[in-house]
Amino acid sequence: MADVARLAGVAQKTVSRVINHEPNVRDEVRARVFAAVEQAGYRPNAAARALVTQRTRTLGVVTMSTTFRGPSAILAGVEAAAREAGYSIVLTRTATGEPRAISEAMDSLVARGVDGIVILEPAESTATIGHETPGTPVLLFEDRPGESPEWIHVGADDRGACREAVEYLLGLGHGTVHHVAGPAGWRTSDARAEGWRAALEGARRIVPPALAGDWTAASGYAAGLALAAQPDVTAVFCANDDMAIGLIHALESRGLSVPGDVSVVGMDDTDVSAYLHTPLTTLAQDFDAIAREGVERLLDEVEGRAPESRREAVPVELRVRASTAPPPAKRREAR
Amino acid sequence: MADVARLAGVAQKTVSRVINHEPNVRDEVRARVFAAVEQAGYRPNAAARALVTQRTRTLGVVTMSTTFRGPSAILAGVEAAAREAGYSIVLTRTATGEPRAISEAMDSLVARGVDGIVILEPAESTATIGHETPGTPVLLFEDRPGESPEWIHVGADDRGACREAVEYLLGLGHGTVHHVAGPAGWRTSDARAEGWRAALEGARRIVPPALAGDWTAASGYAAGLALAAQPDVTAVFCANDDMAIGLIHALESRGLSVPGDVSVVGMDDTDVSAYLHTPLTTLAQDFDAIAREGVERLLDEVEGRAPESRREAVPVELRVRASTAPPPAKRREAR
DNA sequence: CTTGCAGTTGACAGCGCTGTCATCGCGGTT
DNA sequence: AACCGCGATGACAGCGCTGTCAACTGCAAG
Repeated sequence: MADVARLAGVAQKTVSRVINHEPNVRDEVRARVFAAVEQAGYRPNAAARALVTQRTRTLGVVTMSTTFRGPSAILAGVEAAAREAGYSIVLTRTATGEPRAISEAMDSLVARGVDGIVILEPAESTATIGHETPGTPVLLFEDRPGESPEWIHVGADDRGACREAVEYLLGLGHGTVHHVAGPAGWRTSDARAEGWRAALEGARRIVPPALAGDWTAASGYAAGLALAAQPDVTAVFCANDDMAIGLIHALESRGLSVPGDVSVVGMDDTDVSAYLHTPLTTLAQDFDAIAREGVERLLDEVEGRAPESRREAVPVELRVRASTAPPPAKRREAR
Repeated sequence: MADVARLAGVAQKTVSRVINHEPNVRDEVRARVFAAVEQAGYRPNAAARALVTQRTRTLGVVTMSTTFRGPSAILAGVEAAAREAGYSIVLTRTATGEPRAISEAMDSLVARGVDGIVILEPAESTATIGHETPGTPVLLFEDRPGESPEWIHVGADDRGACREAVEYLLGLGHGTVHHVAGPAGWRTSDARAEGWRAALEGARRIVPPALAGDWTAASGYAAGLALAAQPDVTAVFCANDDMAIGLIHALESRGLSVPGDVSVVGMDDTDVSAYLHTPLTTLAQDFDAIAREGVERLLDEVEGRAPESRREAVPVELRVRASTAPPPAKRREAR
């Protein structure tokens, strides 16, 4: 920067002013500085700027997986929203969802000097992390305000949406609905399971035990094998589409038809969900809107603006496709 | 840090030594410093360190999408490998793959002071970007050494693998194989299309025009509709699984069966590929190995080590499942 | 008892930038 | 004519850390 100043025949401070688009610089000087910047191939040093301003214009993201539909879609939205606001993203994955791992990740982000932290896929534990990040606001993508009032919570109404999906199945005439849940302990899994349970209890139906998956098609397949063996199962709600795909495959491999014998509803509307052999009925949420809303609120906090707590519910839409139908008069026996 | 020094009754420099695990500090002093660090709740300031060392221990990643199987799997591997080596990841997405957008992203990463740059999903244009990043090594995930000798290239042998897949289809007895490619101009699309073409030409078969998709199931569906109308089509190789899924759906919706009438091979082995109604024959590559290999080589460069140019080919495996079979005596007409 | 040397510690400068405050013109007021 | 106010500019300090080099220990060797 000193070089540029010399080249332009101005003080270093003036170069700084021009670079940062501060007012009160004559146009002629501004032009001269820009020319010098160009000539010297000057690029401002972010570290030095961060050192003095105590701001890095960087957001830290903590996630556990980048491959599943939900987190990867939200990540994309977060990145876009951040970039538009002039922020960069520092990405940290934690192999496990343990509070310790998350705490460590947050610590390393704070050390990195991020201005805010975003936690995708909150595990149950996030509420209990109770991790202090003095001066660094935290955004959690979950629909329940939870027990950490300091943190910002944004998310679709998983619980309500799932309840609706199950009620739709009940409305079709199914006696009850089984559930393949995500990993126990995760907020998302729990919220979805709660919605399912609420619908069942609201309609005074039997609440069968939920099967626990891990979001993968393989775990859905395993659950499907178990469910195929129970002759009374006619409707299953899966906590995501991948598991629903695995489940359907298991059902079909046991000679059952979907939706002939068993109706299946998934969640998240994967890119391929509409193009399966049996297009999947699923719950679609606008991940991009959720991400943007969250980042906006986080940046309000970061930049000391009044955080408009509009907290408009982000809508979830039930997309009815071919995997659901009224229950059969008599369900086939599994092979 | 000054506070910690005062608390421990040592010089600031000694605290610095302890923090950085430098030798030549008495154990007793070291313990005292650690205690003071704990007591003061001290966290080193990365910006200040970066300012003086000129190193940020940060890698910049440029990508276009985080949702498709390939890039998201590689991203995960890159993050893991980087974290294990003590590096953080700064993520930048570019909406388009234009050279300009990529150049800009790289510029912003350089300004951010990253020690190295990783480009996922290289577009054709990356070779032509010709972007100078003096002092910042660049890693490209592509199998062809390309025209930019300065940059590190790591990738599975897409071309060879695709050739094998097509030869497998030919070996089944198919007269020729059609191809649904990725977006034109991308390295990955091109390499895969080249492999397909090479196999066909090697066997002296007719090379039908390739259909261009955009990696999504929807584009595969569109291609499938077109292919269903051509009665001579009995085998299709898709540049990824999502498009293959869309394609199969289109074929089936036109009354054709897979693999009865048409055999389909995909690529990338998505989480759900083995669990589809017709489990998909596909090409699986070890993304994690590719990512680790790449990061290792990049860090060799970053840290000034001799970059062991072992360049072991990362293997690609053909997973034969139910979507491929010998061609029918007479292919059905599409509805 | 001196000398040398390795191991240990500290003083100080400076990385590249921005915030603060002083300074300098210039035109408009009294 | 003296004054004021404001826009434009610059001098300088200092953000929190590490690299350099000097200084100071104790102990073994001469």
